[in-house]
Amino acid sequence: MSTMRDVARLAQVSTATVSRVINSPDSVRGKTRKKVLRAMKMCNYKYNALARGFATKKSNTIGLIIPNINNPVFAESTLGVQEYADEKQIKVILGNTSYKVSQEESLIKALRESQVDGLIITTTNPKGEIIKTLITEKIPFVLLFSTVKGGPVSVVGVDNYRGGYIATEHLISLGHNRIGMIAGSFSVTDRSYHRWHGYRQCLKDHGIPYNKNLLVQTGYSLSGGRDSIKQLLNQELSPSAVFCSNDYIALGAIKGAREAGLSLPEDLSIVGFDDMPTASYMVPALTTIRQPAYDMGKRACELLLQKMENPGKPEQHMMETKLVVRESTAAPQEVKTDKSENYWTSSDPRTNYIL
Amino acid sequence: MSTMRDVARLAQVSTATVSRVINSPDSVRGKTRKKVLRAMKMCNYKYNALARGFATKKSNTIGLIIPNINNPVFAESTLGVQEYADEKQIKVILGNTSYKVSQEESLIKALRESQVDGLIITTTNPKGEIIKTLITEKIPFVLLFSTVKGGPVSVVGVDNYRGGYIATEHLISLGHNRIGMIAGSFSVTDRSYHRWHGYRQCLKDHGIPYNKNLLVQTGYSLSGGRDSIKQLLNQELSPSAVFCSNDYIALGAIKGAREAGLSLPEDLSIVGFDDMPTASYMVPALTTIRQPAYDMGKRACELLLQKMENPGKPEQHMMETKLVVRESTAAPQEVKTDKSENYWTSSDPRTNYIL
DNA sequence: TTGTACGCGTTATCAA
DNA sequence: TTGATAACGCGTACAA
Repeated sequence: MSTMRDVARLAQVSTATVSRVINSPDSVRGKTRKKVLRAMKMCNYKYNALARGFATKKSNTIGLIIPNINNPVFAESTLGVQEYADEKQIKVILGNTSYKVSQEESLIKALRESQVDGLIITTTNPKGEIIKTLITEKIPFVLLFSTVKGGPVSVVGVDNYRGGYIATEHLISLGHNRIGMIAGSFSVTDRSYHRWHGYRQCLKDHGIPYNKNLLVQTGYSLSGGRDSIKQLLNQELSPSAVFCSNDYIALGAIKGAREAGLSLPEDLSIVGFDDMPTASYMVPALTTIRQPAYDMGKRACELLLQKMENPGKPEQHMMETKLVVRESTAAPQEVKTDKSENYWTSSDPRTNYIL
Repeated sequence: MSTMRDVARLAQVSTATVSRVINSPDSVRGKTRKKVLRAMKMCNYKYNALARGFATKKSNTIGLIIPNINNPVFAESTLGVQEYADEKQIKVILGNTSYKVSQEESLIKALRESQVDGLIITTTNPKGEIIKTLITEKIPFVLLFSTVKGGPVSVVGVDNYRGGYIATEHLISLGHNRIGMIAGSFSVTDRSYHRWHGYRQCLKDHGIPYNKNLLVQTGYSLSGGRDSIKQLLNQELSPSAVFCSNDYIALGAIKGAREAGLSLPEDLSIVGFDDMPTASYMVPALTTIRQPAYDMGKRACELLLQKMENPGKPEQHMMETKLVVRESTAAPQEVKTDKSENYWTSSDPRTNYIL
């Protein structure tokens, strides 16, 4: 592999000149530039970005940490990061934590050793030591899908509380009053915790008593949603509507409900969160709270790059969420056909459904 | 940021010794090791993997190139690569080509400049110049989801031809004889081309004449599938079953068929290819040809790492595909109710369906 | 077991 | 506009 020195020798110039034709071609006379260019061809010269990084102390690489690439929202945000980084000639190293804090820690460590210029983290643990360390050591980073609103960190996120609120409100406006929630485990990330808070407050604001049996926490997976809905349906008084803390879980929940013999949305309304790319392709098409994952990824990357060259104050970018009503939600059957009997205490066989 | 020199000075040893406690702790006496370790803590020493890479000419980084991270198969294979790499302390830089050859080229160039130790490429263009260059320049790489079986390249793939064949055979065994195909554009990747070949041969082997109007090529996207199915259904003689060249397209096709008023699988059977993680969660659950994407990614990474330290001969790993029958395929209605009239020339209004 | 000294490929500083 | 040369942080002979 030939180096600048080889090129320099061949072109009878100094390595400095070779470096110049690469980095600031205009600063070198046309004639010498051509000579150098020709020499580069001749010895099949390949630029070594690693050596450059070593010399400049900039790797032109950022680290991107996500919990689970299989969840389409994260795939989407990753694409947003990627494409922006690409535009700016920045490479991105991807790390998948599987929602494990220890994995997140060791990834960050490895990434830092690799001298990434910055980090975009969809963290599982915003209050953890690692994040604090990043701050005190002045590593440029931004938290993506973050729940923190203030403080000394740069952030791209949405108002999860509000999202949970409007999801629930939608269900209530449809006439539901027995509304369950399937939430990704609160101990794993607090995104779902905030959404749950919105859900709970909304119930309260509408005079619907909160029933803790209607909440089930689960893993951030398809099967998590599927198992959880069955658990919910298995109760004596099962919900007529369920808010799932993300679309991925909702997809599982819909499957589970179907397996339980329900037809959606007649028997059960489901609302998700995220609006992942396939949400409108689901059956029924998923009513959900949209967060612009691609743009959020893009924005996070933009913010990071800007921070990298000019630290400045932390910025919080809160993006808009909005309710997207599709086919997975409808008025509860009982509201329409309601006579004197209360659905929830009725002898409707479905309420006693056994798997 | 403190360096080895700082640590060495503090511990009153040489930098070589510091290097040793990091890379081969056993080769240094326990006492000095402790001294060094303590010094490292004291000055908050951070190892610089980039400098190491520069010195050793190994970056411990590989490049992973995929066409579209939003397609769940590629997310899944990416996870396989990731987790294996992680285990071996290798970082992976991700690149997304959006099925554009030019993008693939420039990514490979950038990755090489970054001195990645190897490349895993789900290529859009296996016969392109780039691949040849990689070979002649002895860059370790492996083609993932490859269609090439022999030759001088290492490969992890499946028999796409056979996959297409058994998908079609399944449909035929169900009683279908008017079988369409929605294929990702042949000019974009030849994976779908090979699958189409299997489809075509299977028809032939079963005495079903090939009808070119029953093939539509489209983009590798949800909307591609959705639009294409409508195009197919719009024809005078529309198919009773459709083989989609991947699940992602199939998801779109199912949506489109539904919008066209069909109910699946009664009115239309769909079979996909991939068995992406959500395939069994679709409605109807997708009948498909399974390829073990996670294992393929893992295998590709394993193969690459092995190649990196011992070039040797190229290896081709062909993984097993298998038909997974779920709910999206069924016998055609007409076969059961068939009287004297031929369905395909019948006046069934559906055949004249207009969007 | 430990230290010395050089090299890796590039950038950056200073001088010409 | 160009050249000479000293970094950059680490590995690694080779010597001690």
